[in-house]
Amino acid sequence: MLERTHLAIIHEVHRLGTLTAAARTLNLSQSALSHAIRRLEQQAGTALLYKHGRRLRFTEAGHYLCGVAERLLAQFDHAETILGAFAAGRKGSLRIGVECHPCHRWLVRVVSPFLARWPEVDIDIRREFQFSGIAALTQHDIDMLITPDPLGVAGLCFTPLFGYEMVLVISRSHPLAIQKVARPADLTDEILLSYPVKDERLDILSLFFTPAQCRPRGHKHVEDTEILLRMVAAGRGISAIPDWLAAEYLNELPLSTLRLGEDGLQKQLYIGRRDKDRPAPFIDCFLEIAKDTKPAPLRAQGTGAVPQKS
Amino acid sequence: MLERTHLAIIHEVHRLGTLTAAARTLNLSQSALSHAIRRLEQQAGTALLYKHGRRLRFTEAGHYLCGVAERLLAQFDHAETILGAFAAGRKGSLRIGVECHPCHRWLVRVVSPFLARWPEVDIDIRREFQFSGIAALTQHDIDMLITPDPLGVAGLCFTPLFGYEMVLVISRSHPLAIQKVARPADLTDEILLSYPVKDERLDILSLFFTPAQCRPRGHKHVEDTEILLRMVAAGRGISAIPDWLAAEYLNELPLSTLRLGEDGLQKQLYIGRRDKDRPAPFIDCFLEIAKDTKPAPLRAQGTGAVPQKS
DNA sequence: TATAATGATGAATTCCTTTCATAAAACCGC
DNA sequence: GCGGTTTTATGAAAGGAATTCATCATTATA
Repeated sequence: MLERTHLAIIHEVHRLGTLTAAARTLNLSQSALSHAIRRLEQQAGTALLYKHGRRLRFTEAGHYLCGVAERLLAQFDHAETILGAFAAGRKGSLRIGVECHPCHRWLVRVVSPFLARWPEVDIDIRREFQFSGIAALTQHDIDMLITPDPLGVAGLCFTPLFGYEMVLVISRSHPLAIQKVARPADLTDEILLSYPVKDERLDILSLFFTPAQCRPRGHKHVEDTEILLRMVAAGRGISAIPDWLAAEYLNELPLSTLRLGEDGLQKQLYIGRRDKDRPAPFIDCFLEIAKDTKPAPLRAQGTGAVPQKS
Repeated sequence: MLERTHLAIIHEVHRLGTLTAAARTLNLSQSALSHAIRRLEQQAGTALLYKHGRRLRFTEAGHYLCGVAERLLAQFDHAETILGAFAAGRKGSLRIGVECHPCHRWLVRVVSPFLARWPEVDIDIRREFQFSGIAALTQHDIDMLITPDPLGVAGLCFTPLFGYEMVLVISRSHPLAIQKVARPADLTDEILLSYPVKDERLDILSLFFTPAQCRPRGHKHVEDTEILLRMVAAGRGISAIPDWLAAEYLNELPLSTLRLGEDGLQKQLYIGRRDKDRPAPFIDCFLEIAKDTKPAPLRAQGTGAVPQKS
């Protein structure tokens, strides 16, 4: 069976020309190489080297093997380097699940500095899950989950990132824009625009409309935040988004924000992980950056929403 | 030190899922594998497997090594095959990649005389590549590449074989069959039939439709040339194939060919090799035969396509 | 809860590699 | 041509690493 050591021997003999010299660099005796080559030749059934004077020359098969050696040894070396990077915690991959559509914008602000600091770590961001983000996490489909809805599942731990408030966004020319607070009954004639997510995962439905036993007149799914808000600005519907996300668009688009109910719809973003994951420096670093990256809260502007402390 | 046996163990454990099963196929005891992996992990300084229930799962590093194993083991196997060929007095082997689906028919005309002349050379033809044919060539997965799209990559050289023209084939009863030239706009209501290849590698899309900023109405993949052309003849769609390939079918099937655009879609077939491959007489011979084997060009027949000089 | 399946572990053993000692061959200078 | 030097080849002995055996611990299954 052809082994790495055989390749190393062949390669060194080729490089240095003599068994003796190759033996020195390989920290073996000349005899060891001679035996090894002999064994290999017997197994392969073909000569690899032959004596020419008192030096060695490669046969056709030997030359071929020499080329193989050069390529494969390089690959072995490379693999060991990478393995070393894994051992040192420099290399790895981080599959991040995001269960909060609008958080994507915040996430890129976390990921950018992280990528700069850990060039050997692959980042993979997933937004769709077969079942739930939690399930994906427990099943090792992802390594981290960004979610506003932590669940007390054994084996998982959630770290709070920052609090925020879901606010209603409406066109600035909407009659309701003069109010500070919206009540469910005010909105039964509106079209709700939301990200394409199951109804039960939309807080404005489950925590605002449903408790008041009413619904908006219609409900449409929009993929993209920019498009969604432009539709709102154009009076084509209303939507509920985090305050800090609204803040980014208030200057650009004719939008107004209203508090959802008297107390507002308070949320908290968490980052979830598996308890017993092997600790890796780059994971701690990611958490670190994530905790330090707070979105700018919404300045009081036509809405009574109070900026949440993080 | 990472050895071939380690790779084999990792690979089998990955394939079969358990140490016990892997031990069986490797003719070793379960204990041997357990010890071997343990040693490797200690040397590498990082875990490769961890227990999940009573089975094993791969760590990040383990997964990486798994990929390495797959690639390297294949290369070891191949090297041993070649070595065996040397031992058996055979001259070698030739792994030919074909990046041009319709060329297969031409290739058999090259291979047949070659096999007759070099009974001791093994030929292996590959049509699918993990990345690209060029990558397969540089990585020594194949020894020659037949492609219409040579790339100026260092270490590779391409020899032109013959020029040809991609022509549109349509059913003879198709309204367009009276024309000599097809323009993109004529075909926006058609279903394009093509080999199962990525869109960007289909010349009729990248060089004909896309520049004109239009597309056929539909696009379906068909594996087999014969079936593809029968579907075209039955009016189920249109396709683009080399003129010489069309020529072979014009008598058998009710097909018409049209030039693609005013100038036609001119192509050239190349054979690519690594610069510094050891010269072998059978390789030169293969090139020789390939250069001498020109497909019969399309006779002017309802199309303005001018036979290309080779 | 008993049973089967699987992985981990330490000690003993086996087998393969390596070394040692030496021979044989080839080159070098004289 | 002949010692001196360099290099490879070889058989026997030594050494060491990989493997096995026996056994335990854990987990899934009926």
